[in-house]
Amino acid sequence: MVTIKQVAEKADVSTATVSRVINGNYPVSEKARKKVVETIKELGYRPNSIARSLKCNKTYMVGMVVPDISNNYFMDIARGVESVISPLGYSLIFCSTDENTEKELKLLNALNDKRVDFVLLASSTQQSDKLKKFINQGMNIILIDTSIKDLETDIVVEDNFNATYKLISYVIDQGHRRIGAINGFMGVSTAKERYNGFLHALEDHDIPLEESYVVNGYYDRKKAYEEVKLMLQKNMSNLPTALFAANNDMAEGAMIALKEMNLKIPDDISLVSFGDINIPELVEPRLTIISQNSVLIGKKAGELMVRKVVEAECRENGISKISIPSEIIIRDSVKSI
Amino acid sequence: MVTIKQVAEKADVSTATVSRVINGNYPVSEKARKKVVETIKELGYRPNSIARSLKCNKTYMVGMVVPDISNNYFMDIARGVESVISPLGYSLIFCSTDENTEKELKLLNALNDKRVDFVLLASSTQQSDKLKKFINQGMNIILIDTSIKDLETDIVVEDNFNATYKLISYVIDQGHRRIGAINGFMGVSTAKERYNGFLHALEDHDIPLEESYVVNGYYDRKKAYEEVKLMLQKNMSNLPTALFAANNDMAEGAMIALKEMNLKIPDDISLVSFGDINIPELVEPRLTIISQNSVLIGKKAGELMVRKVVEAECRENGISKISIPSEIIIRDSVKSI
DNA sequence: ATGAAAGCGCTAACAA
DNA sequence: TTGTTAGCGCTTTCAT
Repeated sequence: MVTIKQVAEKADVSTATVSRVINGNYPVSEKARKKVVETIKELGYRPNSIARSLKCNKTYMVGMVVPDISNNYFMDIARGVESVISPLGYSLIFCSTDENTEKELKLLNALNDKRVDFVLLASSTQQSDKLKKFINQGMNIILIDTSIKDLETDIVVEDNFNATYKLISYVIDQGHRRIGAINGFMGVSTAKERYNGFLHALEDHDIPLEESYVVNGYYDRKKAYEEVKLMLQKNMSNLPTALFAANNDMAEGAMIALKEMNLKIPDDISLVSFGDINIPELVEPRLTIISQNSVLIGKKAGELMVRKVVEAECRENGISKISIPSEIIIRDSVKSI
Repeated sequence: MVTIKQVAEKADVSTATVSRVINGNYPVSEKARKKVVETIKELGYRPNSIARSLKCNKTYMVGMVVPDISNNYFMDIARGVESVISPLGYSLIFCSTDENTEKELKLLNALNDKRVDFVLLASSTQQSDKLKKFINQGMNIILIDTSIKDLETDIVVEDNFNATYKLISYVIDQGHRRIGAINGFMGVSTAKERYNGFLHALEDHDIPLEESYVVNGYYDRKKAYEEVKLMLQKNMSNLPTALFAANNDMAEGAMIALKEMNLKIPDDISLVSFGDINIPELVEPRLTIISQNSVLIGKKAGELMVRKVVEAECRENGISKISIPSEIIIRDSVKSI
């Protein structure tokens, strides 16, 4: 690999001058500039970003840590992030914790060692003390999707409570009174908030909660599939008329379970979901859902990052909390009774 | 951030000793070791991998460049890669070119600047000369999915030709004679090989090629959707009885088109695909496909990498070509006529 | 077994 | 406008 020194020698200038023409941050005579540019091209020189990072304390890398790399929701967020940071020269390191606290901590450590400029974290733990440690060490953590109790840091989230409240209210308005819920992993804020929205909607409409209709799918498709199947089998004599899935993956799991049990949506059971499934165009019936605008979440997180770097230069600072709106999309999976 | 120097001072040893206990590659007295370990814990010291990388010429980062980050096929490959390299301390930088040659080159440059140890490249160009330049600069490129003419480098691919040949032969065996193809971007090897398999299957069974049944979907779902729709409209009076989609995305596009035109699979038109669609469990009918084993491709690419680092230490070297087998999964989307 | 010191490739303060 | 040089945090050779 050719270094700045070799360029300097061949162009007959100092390394400082070469550095100056590369970065264009200090005046260089036109003559020297030309010569250097030529030599760089000739030698095929490319600056070593490792060396640069070491010197400047800036890596132009951002780590993104999510619980499930295969969920399109997080993929879309990643694309949103990429779309704003990539033009600015940042690269994204994309990591999955598989909902595993230990792995999450390990990844955070690795990213810390790599001195990434930012970490976008969709945490699946509530370990605020460990995360605080990272922040105190100077790590720039931006929370996405999930909030963490007692942790004061920048965050981009959705309004889980209100969106769910509205969705369940709609279901109730359609005449449903026996409504079940497929919860996400209740250790994280989104699952709790969504379930709270669910509960409050029932309560405000004077509908009793039937606990045997509530299962925990841990945000996992297979788990949701199994739990829903079990729950329905147990309640065969008095089935719920509607089900709420707390995310897209679990909605898919539920649909598979219903299909296997020959329960038709929405004729036998209605189903609504927080977040859309894959290829909604091809799956019958079209699901009534909360649309999450995941790309926007990513974009906002990206913009937050770039704002942070500007602010850092101005020695300002403050904590932002951005809430992304989500809307209900009414399709065909809820029966009016 | 605490540095090795601070640890050394506090532990009353030299930085060399601290480095030695961290890396465990040189003898250190038990007493010193203990003291250092303690101090590291006390100070919460973590080695700076940037500095380490600069010194050792090794970043423990691998770049993965694919044409479409949202296609599950590439995501699965990425997961395969991750599963083998992550335990070894490597991180994956995952980038999408959106099938854009210019962007591909830009990304390759960025990864080169970052001095990633390896690049896994699913190229959407055939620019062997440009890629050669990278390789000559010392970049470790491993091709995945797509081969590139005149480029001698390690590669992990599928047997596109034979798999397609078998799949189309099966369709023909079911009695079909008017068979259409939805091709991928013909600039890349996979698209060409798959189409060749398609053509040879027809030829060997004495079936004429009906050119008006062949469209180019450029491996893009929307494009495939549009082209299929157009093609069917044009051939309304003499529809093909079967269609072959060269990848999963385009199969989805075709299904949407067929659905909109009220053509039932397989009653009106049969459909087969190279690679499986999303949530096959929920889409009717279940598609007959070539199953790609994408996670395995990733794993093999990962293993190839680790073998390379071992070989590099032994100063051996050679080029590997790994071909991943794929199998036909017969489901319900081909009518027997 | 340990420490001093050079140096990885770069940037920037300082001097000229 | 330019060159010299220190130093970013680490590893490793060489000397002890």
